Amino acid sequence: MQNFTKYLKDKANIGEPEFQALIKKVKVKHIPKGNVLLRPGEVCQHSFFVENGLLRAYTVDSLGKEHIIQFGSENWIVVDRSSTFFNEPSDLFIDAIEDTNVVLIAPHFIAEASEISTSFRKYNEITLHNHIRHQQKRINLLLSASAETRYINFIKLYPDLTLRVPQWMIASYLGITPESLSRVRKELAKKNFKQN
Amino acid sequence: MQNFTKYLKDKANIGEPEFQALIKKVKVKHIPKGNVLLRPGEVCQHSFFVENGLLRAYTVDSLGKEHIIQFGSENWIVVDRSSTFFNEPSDLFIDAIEDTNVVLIAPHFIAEASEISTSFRKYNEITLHNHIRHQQKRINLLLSASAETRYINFIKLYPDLTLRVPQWMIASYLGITPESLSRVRKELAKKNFKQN
DNA sequence: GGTTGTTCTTAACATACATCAATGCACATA
DNA sequence: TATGTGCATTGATGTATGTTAAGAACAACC
Repeated sequence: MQNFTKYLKDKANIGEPEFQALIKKVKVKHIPKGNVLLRPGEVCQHSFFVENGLLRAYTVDSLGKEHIIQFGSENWIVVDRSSTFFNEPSDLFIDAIEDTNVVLIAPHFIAEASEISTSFRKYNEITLHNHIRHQQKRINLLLSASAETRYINFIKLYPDLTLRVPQWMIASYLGITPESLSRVRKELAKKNFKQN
Repeated sequence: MQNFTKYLKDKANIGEPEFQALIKKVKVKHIPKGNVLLRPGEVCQHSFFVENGLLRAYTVDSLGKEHIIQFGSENWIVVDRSSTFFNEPSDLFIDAIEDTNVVLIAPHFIAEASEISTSFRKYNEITLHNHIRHQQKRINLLLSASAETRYINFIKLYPDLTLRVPQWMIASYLGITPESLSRVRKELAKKNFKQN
């Protein structure tokens, strides 16, 4: 749990004894590729800090189609915040796209860390606002931009994911079919668009 | 400012002297229909509590088309949270759809109220999480649902707004053209869909 | 009280994206 | 080596939604 350790030291900015007390309370769990961490109907009991590997959160609609809400790679936290916070059943699946090690963070961990460390509490607030900002941008793109524009934006935002995530999942994140994404890419290649 | 008074008393749950101290710090402002409260490039300096009337927050894309991010009627707060929190220029316009009275809430007001009142601080956290939950549902709808489904959902969620907001703005909120919304409504009428 | 602007509707036509089906490819595994 | 399975691509076709343009109903304003 190197990454989580670094994360906690950076964000909480506390002394060694407090750190040791906190770190004791989290568990690491290995999630083999394809395994599911959360299903619709369940209450999301933990935040999943991705130590290494790759998670996704998604819904499945009445026709059985998947719609990806979020990816999470190293150092990201994946969680259904509203389910956790309001203690209500989630709409989401969360599963592993790659073999993944996650650090399980329980809500009381966050509460305690916020007690101990002003800096951690502030960081938490920042995270919430980042989340809101990010979602708002995504809504705006979905309202206003073509599939091509949304894809280009995705590449810029997540160059690493573009390589690691299967194309059909990127399509799902963008709200289009895999076939459409394939065509978008073909067009971009024609126009001599470069990924970097 | 009846509505705001009630709001603050409900949420903060504090004694009369504290209440008086707080309430002194906000100002009411009348915004005639069509007037603009925030423009892209400006930092959003206040949260706007809608005492009465109706606000909207929206972006304008490179083709000059508007995309509505949020409506806010009585007792709602309209604000570009990320602009306010991160002190960065907003992407949004906020203006008045009807003659509106807003209560201007400065960030330090929220900070002070949170100091004084645990209950207010908790309420603020709830609000943030509500915001995230709402945005996530909207993203999911935009990814997965047809224009018709999104419109039906809008009616259920905001029956009051459906009557007060011009149709072309609802279309903009849904991410379709006014013409398309008109057709969707015609179809629904054919199918004998009732608004209630 | 006419004039002007705004909203909504309708129709004809255009287009982005979806669907369906087939193929090829890479990679795993028997 | 054979054989399967998942993923990406491509083509033919379908459909939801966009575009353009016009007119009607209505409100707003001199």
